[in-house]
Amino acid sequence: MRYNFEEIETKWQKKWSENGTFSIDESSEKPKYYALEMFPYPSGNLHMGHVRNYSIGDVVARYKKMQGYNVLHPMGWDSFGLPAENAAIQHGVKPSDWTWSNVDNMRRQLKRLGLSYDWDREVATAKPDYYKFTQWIFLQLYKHGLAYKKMSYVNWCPSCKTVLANEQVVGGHCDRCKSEVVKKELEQWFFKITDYAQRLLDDIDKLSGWPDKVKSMQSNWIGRSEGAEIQFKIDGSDESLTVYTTRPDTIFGVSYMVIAPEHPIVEKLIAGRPEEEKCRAFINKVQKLNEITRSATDTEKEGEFTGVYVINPLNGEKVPLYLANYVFLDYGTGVVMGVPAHDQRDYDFAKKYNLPIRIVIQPEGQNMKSEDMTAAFAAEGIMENSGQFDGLDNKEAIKKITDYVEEKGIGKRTVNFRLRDWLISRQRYWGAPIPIVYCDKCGVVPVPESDLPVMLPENVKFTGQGESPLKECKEFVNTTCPVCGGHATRDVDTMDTFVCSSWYYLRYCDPHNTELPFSKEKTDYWMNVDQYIGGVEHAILHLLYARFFTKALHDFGYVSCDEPFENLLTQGMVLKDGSKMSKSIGNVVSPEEIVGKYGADTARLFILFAAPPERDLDWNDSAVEGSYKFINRVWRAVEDLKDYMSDDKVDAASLNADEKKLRFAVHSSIKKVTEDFERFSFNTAISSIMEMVNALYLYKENTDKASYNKPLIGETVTSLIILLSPFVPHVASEMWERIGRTSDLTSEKWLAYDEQAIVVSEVEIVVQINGKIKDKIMIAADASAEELKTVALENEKIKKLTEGRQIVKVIPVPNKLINVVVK
RNA sequence: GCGGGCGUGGCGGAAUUGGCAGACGCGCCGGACUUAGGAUCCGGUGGUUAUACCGUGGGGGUUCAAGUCCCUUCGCCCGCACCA
Repeated sequence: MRYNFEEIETKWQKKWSENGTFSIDESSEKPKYYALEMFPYPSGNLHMGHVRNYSIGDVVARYKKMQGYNVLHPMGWDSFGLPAENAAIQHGVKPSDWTWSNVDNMRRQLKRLGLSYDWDREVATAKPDYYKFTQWIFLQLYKHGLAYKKMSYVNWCPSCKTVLANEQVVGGHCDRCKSEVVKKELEQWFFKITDYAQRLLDDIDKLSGWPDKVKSMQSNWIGRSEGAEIQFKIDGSDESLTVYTTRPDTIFGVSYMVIAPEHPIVEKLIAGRPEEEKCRAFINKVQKLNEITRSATDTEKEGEFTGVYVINPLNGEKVPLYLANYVFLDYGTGVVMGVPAHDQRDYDFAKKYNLPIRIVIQPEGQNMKSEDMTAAFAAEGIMENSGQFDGLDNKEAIKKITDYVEEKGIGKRTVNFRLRDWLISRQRYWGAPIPIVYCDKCGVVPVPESDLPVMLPENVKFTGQGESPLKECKEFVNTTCPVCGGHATRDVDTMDTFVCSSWYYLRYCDPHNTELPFSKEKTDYWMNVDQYIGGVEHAILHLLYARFFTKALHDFGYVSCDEPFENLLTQGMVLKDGSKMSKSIGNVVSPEEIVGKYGADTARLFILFAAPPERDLDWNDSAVEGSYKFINRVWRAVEDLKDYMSDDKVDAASLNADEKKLRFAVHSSIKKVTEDFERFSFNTAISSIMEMVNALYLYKENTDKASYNKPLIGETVTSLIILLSPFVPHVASEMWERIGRTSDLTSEKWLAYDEQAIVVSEVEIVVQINGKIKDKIMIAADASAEELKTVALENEKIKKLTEGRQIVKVIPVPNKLINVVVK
């Protein structure tokens, strides 16, 4: 006998929707719980990664609801983005049509999984009622000086024909289309996330509910480094160059200086010198190098002498200034001191150009000679050749030399971050337009809030050629200046989609607000997100941007919280045959196929049972079958027993041995499942329910129908259905109905276990000699340590094995074991 | 190079606080039922030269006791990386 999943699942999905089972009542007295899964990009179809993500979230939301929380569990669409536009170019469909039909399809697929969303709160970032407020937030950032425009060398993807954020460049390639990224000088909008670098770093400590991995990735990305800026006078000039170094202790070992070829001062320095021509050739050569080669560790260090010398402020030495391909303009000051003895890069460079190598830090107790060196010595040691600082521990010297430099006014302590400002302009159509106009008279003018949204025009052409299609749309571009009423043009760029997704969790709190992105009252009630769930691929990008937005909005006074996500769960990937499901490998298992074959409950159960959520999960067809069989096994048991149930209280005192065993299994399982929910250990929760079902079958096997204990069966079956309900809500609801319950299972109270039911009178004790198991004995559960000892020493086996040996000590561990130590 | 993680049967995994390694499931083997079984129910299943011994990547240590703690080493995965 098998249950009809198709019929049952459709039936309950319809009921939940008609009854508004998952609609939220904000006036509820219950404590709130905000369960959130990362919203999907509407690419067309759900994949298994989505099923996993949303199954985990759904189980959490349903469990919390049954525990008595007022649960916010929303869903929406990260619906702006490049694929929509590519579809327009390739197939001539409008990006909006493509997007909304994908949304419709994926919404249907999500509903088919029976997820407990409040669909009345659905948001879509590409809808004017949403992007109106993305633009509003842009204006707030602009007002507070956190949005600014500047000319800069930016990452440009020639294939996507747009600039990319640093975070979207992976190994020198476009994160999306994998094309090689080139540098291009453009005027672009930036968000000043660097203003928040220190706070974003410090507050990582507050994120106790986040995985260490994500925290360390963010902290590496922010990349704080402490050091000093020190000025070196240019020989024969009043000007000086400022270097950034984390190793001021090596300053007496400086034998040359290097500067980034793009550095603005280079032009002036080399003008008119005999070296000018060679330098220009070198600059050209470096600029032609692509980003990957330029920044690869194994690229040979090359340079060109500028003809300029600088003076070491500590020892007055004159050292040559080189242009070099391994120095970057956008980190530190773009000028670096060359210390070949104590930095591997400088060592390689010095070897190539025959520059002196002077040791200034000696490994303790050694007398290393520079002629003998084969690599730089970068470790700690004792200072030498460093004038007044000789003999100091080099760590101490860092402090002393920096103090000295600060006293003399030739430098200062500084902190550098690897984090760059967030470039948000995209030369693309399908995004939120940047709410800025350029007036012939007034210059850069923000669009007044009352004029929002700046609507994305529909009548544009997609050729795939040239720049943004918005640029060609005259009705969009030409406008009037909100200040003087004169002619003005709109900014034709749109915002990075990560801007849209940086605040959607706030919108869910108040999704229908037409005046503001959200009211403070609503976010005060719902925020923070209690549990956020999504892929680890967002560990840096999305999660850092969202933290930044929350902090900025907090500072502007719009939200009270300054971190958005209390707890974070990063789920693993879904693999097939050891590799990520992908069309090119041909190992994709489609959710629709699985749901069609086994139903949504089986898909959910398998995906939660096969691996812990944070680990990668290898798809296994026969194990899916196994999950399906398990549901059927439960179904058959309930069908068999539903006429032998009673609601009467179990009379615990009069249970026979088999009944006690069953009741023990039921209550241990309630305990275990509840504990496992708290640590997201769904796989072990399910295995514990399986044990309970096995115990039920054993009871059936050993008991005549006529002797069934009806109250016990009643308790067992109702508990089983409740425990299973977060995982397999449809079939659980159906069974609930078939055992005659009329209440709504999804709001049934979660179970508490009976302490007495899991108390055992006798326990099995392991008896060890020197830690090796020799025997197992049954003993009263409340036996004292002394009793344990006595019983163990009187044990026949132990007596025999310890005969003629000296018993050194006996270690009793109540309820567990007893270890006899012999010599 | 820096940072994070992982390594347990044929496979997915369990062991939460140092206390019986391998729960639960897949697969496989056997039994029952059956015209039949790829259904269902029941049982078995780490290895071996098997009353015992060996087993959580390898080596060492701490401990009465180690998958778990410490040191060391190997392998794999992820993130960052000529960042001064």
